[in-house]
Amino acid sequence: MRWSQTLIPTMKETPEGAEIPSHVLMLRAGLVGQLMAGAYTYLPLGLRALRKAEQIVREEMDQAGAIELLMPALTPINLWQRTGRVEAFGNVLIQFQVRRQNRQVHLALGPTHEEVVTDVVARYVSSYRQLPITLYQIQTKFRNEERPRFGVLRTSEFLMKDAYSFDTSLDGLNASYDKMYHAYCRIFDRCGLDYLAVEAESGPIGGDASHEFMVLAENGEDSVVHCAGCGYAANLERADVGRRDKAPPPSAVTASAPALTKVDTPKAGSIEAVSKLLGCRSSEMIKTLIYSADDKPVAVLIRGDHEANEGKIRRALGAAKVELASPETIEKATGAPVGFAGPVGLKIPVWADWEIASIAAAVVGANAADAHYTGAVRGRDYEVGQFADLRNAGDGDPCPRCREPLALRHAIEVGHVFKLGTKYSEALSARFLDEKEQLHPAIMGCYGIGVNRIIAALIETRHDENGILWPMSLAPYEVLLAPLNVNQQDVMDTANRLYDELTQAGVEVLMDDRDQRPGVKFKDADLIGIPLRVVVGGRSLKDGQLEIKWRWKETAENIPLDGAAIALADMVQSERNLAHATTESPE
RNA sequence: CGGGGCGUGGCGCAGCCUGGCUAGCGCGCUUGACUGGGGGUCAAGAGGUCGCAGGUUCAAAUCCUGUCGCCCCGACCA
Repeated sequence: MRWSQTLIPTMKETPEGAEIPSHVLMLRAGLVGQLMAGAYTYLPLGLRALRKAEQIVREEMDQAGAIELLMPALTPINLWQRTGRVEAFGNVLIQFQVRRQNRQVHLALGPTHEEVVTDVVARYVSSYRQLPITLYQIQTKFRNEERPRFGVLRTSEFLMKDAYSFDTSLDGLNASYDKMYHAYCRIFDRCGLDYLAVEAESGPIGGDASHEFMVLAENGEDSVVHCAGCGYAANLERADVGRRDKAPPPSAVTASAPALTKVDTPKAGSIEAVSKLLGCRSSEMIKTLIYSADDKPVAVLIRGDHEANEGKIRRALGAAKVELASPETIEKATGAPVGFAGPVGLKIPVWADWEIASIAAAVVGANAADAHYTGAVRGRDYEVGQFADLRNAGDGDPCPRCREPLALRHAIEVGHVFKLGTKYSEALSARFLDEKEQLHPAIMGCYGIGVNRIIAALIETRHDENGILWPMSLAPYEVLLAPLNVNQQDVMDTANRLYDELTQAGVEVLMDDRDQRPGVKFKDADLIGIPLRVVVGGRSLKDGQLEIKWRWKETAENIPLDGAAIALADMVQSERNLAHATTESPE
């Protein structure tokens, strides 16, 4: 492609509103343009990168035995009603009504396709002989994000690869899951992403096992903990920080324990306010959170500097639904307004995080407005019904496997695999007949990749002050051919010849044939980040030389003009192979 | 949904507090000349409902009210 004939609107300045590197660079390099919050046009250069990512995903899915189909984005609302997900998605589901002749038709744009694919299987699969099967598609998904942000990382419309496996047994599901897991490793390897497969919450979608594929990046929305010692990695919400010995800790009463003292803490209802007022550390305080677990109030004690984890609390209590209690419930349970709850004298069940056990004397709410206790000692002033791991992991917490300190990192979620079970196959009657003529719901797994996020995460992690550093596998073009002076006949003859020869050799070439000063071309070349830059300039041309430079190298080198096309094609080819080589030994 | 910020030629910004003549600057764009290896020089140009609506005023980009849009933080997020 010749630059002058396509549309690559590079920008010298950072557009207002773009902050994170991927967003800034995608706009400046002319990869995308914004239409509105959360919706972007993929301009020619950006589209090429996106298509490459898509193709890698497709190849590895096919390689793993998954079968591609394409389902409609437009779906009937009743499909979502049957699985209860109209409520589960709430405002995220984009739904609307259209008139068709004399009736209203209620539709929704698919935010994901468990329902639709299960319906497909329900219609066409009826025998164990047709299973297992994994179906996938690469398609635009629609979610009404409350707050789209970070450029292309969180948008209300995005390209997703979603795959769904259908098995006849749990062993089968596990095998399908493993195949997808390893395909994901190959995909992200080929894309040149540094990723971590972390243990994750499976979320409201249900199921019992789940991994997220995370790319560590400062601007990532997600938090993961990572152990440098043993490689353990987990979603912050999932990471286990419980004690290994589950015996109840001994009482904290000692002879030297201070007396329980009630102090006035007017208007100080938060940990921060109280610690400031009383001059104590937040780790010496206990947060008493009143939860409503299946509509029954429960007190949960968490160390002041820790964060409660609702998923863990729900599991520990064995409750179906857990949410922070309403102010009325809290007042009824504690006799005090929100912010002054404490375990002393509480009549409702009291659960505590393990870390509470090692606080000798704590500052706690007094269950009275504007008052706290200091010197609250467990076993003397209050009792804990049961201990459990109820909090989020934090920076420096011991690794659950090797006890080395965990590091808290931000990350971008690029993929998610999870085991679904039979939730959808039961709701939508995707059943098969086994060899004994018994009817069973298919056992499902589902596997998603945010294709746009592959691009954004790559740029987020591979750029320098001048622009993007594409790996060969995702680069919109493999070679940037830059004749420095388009008005010089010998330069243009050489460039045109090289362009034809390289293109013929199957190399993807972008030729910067604009009548621009060399400086402009070099700056734009760095900005759009094509891996191999080939400069045709009067200076080296005189010596029968071409200047070539890899985007990620400091310096350029010269190669002889004779046979240059073949040499360049070879270089490109070996760089392509390099990207493939890593796929041979997935993590 | 809570908190904060910003809307002025295609892009980035100044002007607004303290209302006043023809709304400026840089980049980009057009034409011409020179130039030609890291965002060039000179000259001449085109391009603006100052987000929108209402109000105050002799007079509004500037003050007031409302509204729309965009960005950031938080909550939410299969």
